[in-house]
Amino acid sequence: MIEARHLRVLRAVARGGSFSAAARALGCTQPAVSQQMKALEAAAGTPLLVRGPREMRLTQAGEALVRHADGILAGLAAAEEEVAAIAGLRAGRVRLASFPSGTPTLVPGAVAEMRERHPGTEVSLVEAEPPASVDLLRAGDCDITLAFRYPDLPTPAEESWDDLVVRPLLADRLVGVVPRGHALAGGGAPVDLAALAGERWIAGCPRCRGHLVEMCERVGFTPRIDFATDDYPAVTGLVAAGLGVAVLPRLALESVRSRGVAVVELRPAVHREVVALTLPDLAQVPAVDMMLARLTRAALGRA
Amino acid sequence: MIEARHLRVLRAVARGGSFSAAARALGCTQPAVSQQMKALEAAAGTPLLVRGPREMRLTQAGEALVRHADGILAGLAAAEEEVAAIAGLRAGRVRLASFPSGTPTLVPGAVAEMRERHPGTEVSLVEAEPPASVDLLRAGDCDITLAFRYPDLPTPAEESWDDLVVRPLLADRLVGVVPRGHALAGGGAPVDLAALAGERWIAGCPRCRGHLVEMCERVGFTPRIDFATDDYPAVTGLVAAGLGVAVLPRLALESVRSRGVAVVELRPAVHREVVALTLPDLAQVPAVDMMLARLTRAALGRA
DNA sequence: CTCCACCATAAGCATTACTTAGGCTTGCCC
DNA sequence: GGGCAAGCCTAAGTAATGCTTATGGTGGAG
Repeated sequence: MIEARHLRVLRAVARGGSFSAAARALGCTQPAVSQQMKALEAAAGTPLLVRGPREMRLTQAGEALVRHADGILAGLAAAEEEVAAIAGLRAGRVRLASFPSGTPTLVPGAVAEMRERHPGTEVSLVEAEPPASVDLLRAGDCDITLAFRYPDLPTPAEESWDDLVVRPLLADRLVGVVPRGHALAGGGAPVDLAALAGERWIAGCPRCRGHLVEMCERVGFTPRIDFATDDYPAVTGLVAAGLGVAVLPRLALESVRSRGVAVVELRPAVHREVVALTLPDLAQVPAVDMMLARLTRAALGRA
Repeated sequence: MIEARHLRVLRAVARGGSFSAAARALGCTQPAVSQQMKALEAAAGTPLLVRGPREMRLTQAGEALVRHADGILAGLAAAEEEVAAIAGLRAGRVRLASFPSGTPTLVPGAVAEMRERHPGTEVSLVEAEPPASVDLLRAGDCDITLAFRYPDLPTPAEESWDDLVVRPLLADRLVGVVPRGHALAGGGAPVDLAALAGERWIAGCPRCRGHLVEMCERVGFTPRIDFATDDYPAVTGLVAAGLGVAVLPRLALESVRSRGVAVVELRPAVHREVVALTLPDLAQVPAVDMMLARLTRAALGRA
């Protein structure tokens, strides 16, 4: 089997005209070159060089091999360069999956920073809610998934993240959203969740809805849910119209401006944990690692 | 440094989808593949594979490397094939240099046999007299030189063949050429060279002329040379016209038909040694070696 | 829940590759 | 003409590399 090393040596000999010159060019000793050439000629089954007293000439087979060597080594160099570019963050692609309220808040800053510091890299984004977005990750369709979970809720077995790298980003406090002018809106003091037992409710995504119900039941009531939508502007709009109250994560409210609502702290204080997920192997990929760092930094800014 | 072996392994893994499958395809064990990939990833500086529980996926860097690998390995295979063709006599070129009387006698049969047995090979021919033709060989401008020397003449130092491979082909007897009807022509018995002391002489090439003079002086006379030409038909023509006698090698007479001359054996019997010369390294080249064998065989047919 | 297929690691072994040291040839220069 | 320098080869020792067997851990399928 001919190896790239052999071709490098042969080419150096052909260029330099002597084993010694080749050895100098390759940064090794002359016997090393001599032995490599011997091995290569053995592999070739025919002499590749004619040792003249004054110079070293190629045989026909040697010429053929040198002719191919240039192309082969050029291809190898190109391959190495491409990989080195990815390893050195001069290139590389990161495919991000994010849940809706993370997309306008955490992602833009992180991506901008990434693009600024490593202009060769590319970041693509797809929106998906946690259970599905984690599947994207496992299926190899994305590299980083932004997801969240409620730490006070038991995790179903099929949603375990044990096999993933979990990078915590921030604890996203849940707050109450009530119509402006609501009785509990004014104080600035935390509002007991139980105090909202009699209200009508606007719930969020299925997960959030489940969590809301659980949370309420812990303090002794079952919320009466009139609407459920994962469209946050819709939620605040409904609340502003006086159709009910809601519990939303702070992150969701950051990018949703609604004039007709008031935001109140809740008691007991609960939060959802926002994390970045990736596969263990992908965490070693420089662009992915760097993107995780940028996301962490972006989250820090809003902790 | 990325080696071809690494790419072979990586490609096998990409094709097979698992280390085990790759190992089977490559004819080695699974840990061997595992270790090679580890080394390759270390060289690359970034993961190349994502170990999923069910299948093995490539990272972006891995894809890049596999993409290049096909071209690189194809080039390598082409190079190996070309060299193997030369080594296996399915291709290859032999550049022959021959002296004039060897060209029409030894060369055609040998070349024909070569072409028949190894159709892919090519033989080219250039005509040159011994001192110059050996220089061609040393300068790398031919691969085999047909040459001759007079074993009873001391060899000048600058014409030594000590650094060459000398393959004896045949001993080419020298014979006398006299006009038909000459007094010494009839008998069929060997003619003493001394008996030709009084004749006028037609000499051959400079070397042959020198040898003739030396030979004659050894038996006690200096030949009176009227003409000297390396054109054998001219020599026999001059002899046939009764302008003198000549001494020619048998080989030269084989391809020169002249009706007006008689050929007589000489005493003392002398000959020139016809040899094939090549460089030690070139003798290892299959096509050259085979051509030498064919030349030897062709010479045997006329020994 | 047990078996099977797969991967990782460790340890041992064989091969390979490189080094230093020394000897030979050749061409060159005093 | 006799060193001298440059270049190649071989030998021997050493370091690195690659492959093997053996073993343990893990996820998926019957």
